[in-house]
Amino acid sequence: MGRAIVENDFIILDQQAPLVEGEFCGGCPQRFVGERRVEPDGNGTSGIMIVGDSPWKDEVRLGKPFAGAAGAFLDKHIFRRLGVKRQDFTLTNSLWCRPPYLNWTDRGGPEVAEALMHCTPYLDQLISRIRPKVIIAMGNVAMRRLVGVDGVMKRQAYVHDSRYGIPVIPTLHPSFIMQDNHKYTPAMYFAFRRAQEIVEKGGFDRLPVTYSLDQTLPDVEKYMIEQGYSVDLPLAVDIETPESDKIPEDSDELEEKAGQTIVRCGLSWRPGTAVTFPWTEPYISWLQGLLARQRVVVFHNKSFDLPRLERYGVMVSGRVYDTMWMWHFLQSDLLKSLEFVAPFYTDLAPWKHLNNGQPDLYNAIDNDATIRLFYKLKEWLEKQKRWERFEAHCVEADRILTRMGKLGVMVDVQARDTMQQSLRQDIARLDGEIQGLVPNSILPRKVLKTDRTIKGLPPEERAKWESYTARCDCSLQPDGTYSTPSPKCRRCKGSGLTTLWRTSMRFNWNSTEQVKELARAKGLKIPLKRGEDREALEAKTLKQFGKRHQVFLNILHARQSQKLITTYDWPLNAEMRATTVYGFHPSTWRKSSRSVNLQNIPKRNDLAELFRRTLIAAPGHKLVEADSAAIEAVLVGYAAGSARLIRLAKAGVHDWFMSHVRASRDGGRGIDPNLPYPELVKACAEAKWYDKHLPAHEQIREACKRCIHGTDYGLTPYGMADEYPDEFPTKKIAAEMQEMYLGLLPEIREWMRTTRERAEWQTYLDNHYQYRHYFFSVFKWDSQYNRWVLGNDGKRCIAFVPQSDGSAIQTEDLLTLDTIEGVGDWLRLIIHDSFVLEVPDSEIEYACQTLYNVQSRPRPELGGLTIGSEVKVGSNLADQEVWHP
DNA sequence: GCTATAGGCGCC
DNA sequence: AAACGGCGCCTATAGC
Repeated sequence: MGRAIVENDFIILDQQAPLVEGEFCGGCPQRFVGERRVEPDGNGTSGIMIVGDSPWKDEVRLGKPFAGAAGAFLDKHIFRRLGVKRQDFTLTNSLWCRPPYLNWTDRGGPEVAEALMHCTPYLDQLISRIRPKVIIAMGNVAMRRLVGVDGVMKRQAYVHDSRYGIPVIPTLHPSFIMQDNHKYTPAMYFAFRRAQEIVEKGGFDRLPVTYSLDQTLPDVEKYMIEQGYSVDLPLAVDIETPESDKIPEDSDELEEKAGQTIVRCGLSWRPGTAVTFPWTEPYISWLQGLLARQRVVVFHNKSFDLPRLERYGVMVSGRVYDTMWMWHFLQSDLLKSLEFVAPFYTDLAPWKHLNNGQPDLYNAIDNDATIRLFYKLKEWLEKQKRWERFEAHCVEADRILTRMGKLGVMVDVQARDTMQQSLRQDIARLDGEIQGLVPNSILPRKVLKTDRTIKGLPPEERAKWESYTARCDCSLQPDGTYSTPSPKCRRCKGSGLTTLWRTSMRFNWNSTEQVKELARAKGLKIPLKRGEDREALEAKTLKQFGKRHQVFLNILHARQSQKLITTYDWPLNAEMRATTVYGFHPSTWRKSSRSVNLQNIPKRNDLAELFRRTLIAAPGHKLVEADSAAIEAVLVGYAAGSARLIRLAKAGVHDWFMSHVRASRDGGRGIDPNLPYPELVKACAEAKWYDKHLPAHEQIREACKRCIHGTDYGLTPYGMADEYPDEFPTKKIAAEMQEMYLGLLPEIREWMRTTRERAEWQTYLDNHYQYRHYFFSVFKWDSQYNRWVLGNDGKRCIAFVPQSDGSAIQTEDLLTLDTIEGVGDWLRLIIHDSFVLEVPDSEIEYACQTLYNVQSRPRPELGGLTIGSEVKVGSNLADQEVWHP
């Protein structure tokens, strides 16, 4: 039996593996616990050596590196796809042991590499004996051992020089990828392709570079002429801000939180070139002139750089490309930072660590990398015949979206103040009631270790504190027990007892922990979060608990009110408008809205109407909202190749389904799906009307709707009952309804099956507008039950096509609307399946008709499919009246 | 005091 | 066995 050396996930030796206790691993200077010697495998004829972590259970048992699951993964996703055999490589472990003084959180560095070297001299011996042409380091441990640096995610796929004179390419460890990180599979595949290429070419050379670092302006201009700069060439631009290095790894996150100050800027127009200069005169004025003339400008993440440049009066008038979106169009679910993307398309060595030491060089390489990405990504998109689509759906659409986002939506500030006032009063009242209903015993307590603070307080404040006697910390042992108190202790003077002060704080109903405590105190059982092993006290449970204890309803209402005040208290510009930045962040190429998010404006909640009334049109204007009717339901029908389902989705599939559910319960017959369309629409409308006028407890439309929406995206009966207990009191009831739905429309189940199979064997799916999404874990092998089960992508791949087609349709409409006289200027919001426009009163009819025409036109990409349009008009977002064509 | 994460919840 | 896809933003909390 092995034993844990250090108590964390890195060091614990596997308990089932046979270990040789107490032996030393080669020249290891430290005592360690055991080794599991596993001899290298493979004949190495490919010239590539694969170095892994230390041996794990299966590897020790079988005496082979990369045995077991990790090996199977390599076989399936790498060796088979490359058309090579495992035996062609040299496979080995980087360690035979886990050195006891090494911790998972240790940073790499020469000393760590040195220590590891001592532990595993056999690896050096093996490398000298085999002389591989390239080494692939799998995972952080192997990378640290071979190149002495840490952080494999930031260095994967880069070619590293090593002390062996052999290029080392780090990649992620298969066991990491297999732990719900399947999206990184292509990154590993790339590392192998890159290794093969180096072997084929007989070595690895980097493109020579010449950069102009902080030269005088005349020298910069001279350099640019020498290096072939032209106003007609795409020009990469990248700025640095003082906080640049604090932006998280996936750099598109939190971009708005970084400072607005620019400290440096750089340019590049050809691979291997770059100028970089400090953000001072004369460079700023010079850059203003340059970017005003440049025909094409390239950024990596323009929503970071462009607003900051504009703040300094540097305007870009040319066409703007964003390499981040180009990459995202190719690989929609991988990280978007320049650092992550660069190795796939350039020969650059890692450079991000230069940020502090050599900021000039750092910025120069940023620019060089960006221009290289531009050309390579363009080449790939053209090769896939997707460049035109990218130009339209990203570059063109982005122009419109940027304009829309900057205009935003007008807020009635006075109405908002009034609403917030009233909400605050509600919260105060609810809070008072809640505090009165919470037992003292569960109030959070604050403890003071000395009475100094208390003595200084005014009497009425002091009254809130109570003193109590506790054991003095001077005798507290690390294990939580108390030993003999020290006579020298200044606080207890050897008595072991001391006086502390405590006070009860107010109950914080925003704290999930405190509300859970309250529920427990009331003897309530908190349900587990679906699919997880933890208690969760969400709104639906608060509602449930509220039936017996008013306090939980009060908490729910107080939270809802507070959410409306905080989340939706948007900062406004001088025109009293809330603005946003649209992006393409979702992997489905839906559009996102950030800072502020204008795509989650309350709609169904009790307070929604109140809030929506504060979103108004400017004087003399109206807000026109146009929704694509049931768009995803229609698109599911189209994807499933079911004319019947398309017809039903348009006519009202919820009502049609409801009629069948009702028929099965009460006898009679459901609506015939083959009725002529007008009759079908009429029958559905009647069914809906009928349901609506039944007593509330007999209404079933909501349940039918939930069932359809959920089932279309893989919701199980368990999930239905869990999520909507009011509609589905038991799992059985949910299962019956789902069965009936799938029984009436078997093509849905068939579509899901074929979609999953195609996603699995292609490893990707395309929508009908050339959007692509990769999937590497549609199915996974359940070794415990010996069968295939749905993997991480099993449901995601079902959602992709309808969701992304929906977004593509919206983008098509956006592009069309923008070309129509006047209409483009009125665009304000996009919310996945709808537009909001701010239209002058005199143009309302024209705008409504235009929106209707555009949204309901046939879609050639979908075989002429049409989707319904519902247009509404009002002076605010709450009071909207339906417009009839 | 700051940052990262977890839990929760608004939308389609 | 696991249990609904895609987002962005807020508060509380914990760790530094």
